[in-house]
Amino acid sequence: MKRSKNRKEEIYAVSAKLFRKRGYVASTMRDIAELVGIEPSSLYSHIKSKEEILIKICMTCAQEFDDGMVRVIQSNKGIHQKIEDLIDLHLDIALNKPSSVTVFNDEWKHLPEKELNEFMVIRSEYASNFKEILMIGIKKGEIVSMSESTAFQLIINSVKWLHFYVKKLSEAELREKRKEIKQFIIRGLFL
Amino acid sequence: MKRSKNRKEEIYAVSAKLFRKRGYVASTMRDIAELVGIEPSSLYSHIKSKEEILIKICMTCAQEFDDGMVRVIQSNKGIHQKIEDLIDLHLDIALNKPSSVTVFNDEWKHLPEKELNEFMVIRSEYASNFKEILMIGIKKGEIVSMSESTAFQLIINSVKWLHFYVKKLSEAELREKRKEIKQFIIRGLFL
DNA sequence: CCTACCGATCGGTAGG
DNA sequence: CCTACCGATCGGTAGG
Repeated sequence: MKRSKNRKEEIYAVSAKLFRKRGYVASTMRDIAELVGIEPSSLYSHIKSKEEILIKICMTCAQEFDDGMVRVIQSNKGIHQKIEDLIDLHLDIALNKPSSVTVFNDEWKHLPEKELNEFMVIRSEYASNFKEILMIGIKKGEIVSMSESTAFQLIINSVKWLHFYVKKLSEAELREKRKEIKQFIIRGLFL
Repeated sequence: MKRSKNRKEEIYAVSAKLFRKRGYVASTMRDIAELVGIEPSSLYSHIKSKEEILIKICMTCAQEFDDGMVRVIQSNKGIHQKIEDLIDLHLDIALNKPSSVTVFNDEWKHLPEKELNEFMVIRSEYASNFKEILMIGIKKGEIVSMSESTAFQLIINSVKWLHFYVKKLSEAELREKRKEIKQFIIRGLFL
């Protein structure tokens, strides 16, 4: 049972890396099996289907973003600090699970219909919450006057690339880049 | 001959849209044929292979970026204006060919080995040219002190999402968002 | 541009 | 977790 659970986790981890590198569709169960070190059919003792792996990766990531958003909303901090916390949330998740985040960002469109619909609902609710915070900042005059939809896209895309450098850079270099990203967003957004 | 050339262009256009929507690997020759309105095997009267379509889309896009970069480098403008021109270059290409740009951004990893190597060389040369301009601005003190590699990523990722809104927004709304993106980058980057 | 077709590979199952 | 296997689908070809 414990052995089996470890195997399952191993399959998810190996798959996330493979999906990141080759994409979900081009990654085969045979590839995954080889990386895990078992026969392809043996994968099905631990998981139900290839789709289940993608679902698990995407939904786990979505949950982490959602949990972080709840924490930010429930905090009694000001708009500026809330935005900084959200930037840190994205950066933390991306640097802790670079492969999962890439799959979450780029492969979610291959989710089966039911889970795809759920995923898109979660995403759009997350975006609404984020934009709500931005809108307050804009109305208050703390943030540059612009569409909150644009501000949202600018923030999330400014943090959407650092995870590709996890393997290439040292801890110190990553910390430095984090700082530069945050300063760039704050400078561009706040008055 | 002219009919055939139009067909070829039609195949490329239809494929770019399909690749954008479903991804390259999940798009089949049968899907493309159906969208064009011919039998799958008939595609091969106009193109050599599925890979050829991807190569054409990616390399055409790469060429457009490269041409734009040459124009900017050869201009006698200051650093600030060169950066603005490069932002406009990215935005122009993205808004004129939203499907191709998405394929160029997300599907290039599926290029066959030879073209993949060529593509990565072109990309890294483009990045070097871009970072060279940024470095001069940083040294001169016109740009906030930061790694030029970070500055490069921040700029290209700030403009990497507008093309997803081409179908949803009006011309006027797109122009407004362009302005907001440019102001955000300039504010975040320049002193 | 079509009809007819093929070898390769895919995700997954049966049975142990 | 393995051996053996299968139906479906893929990119592509032959020949007209």
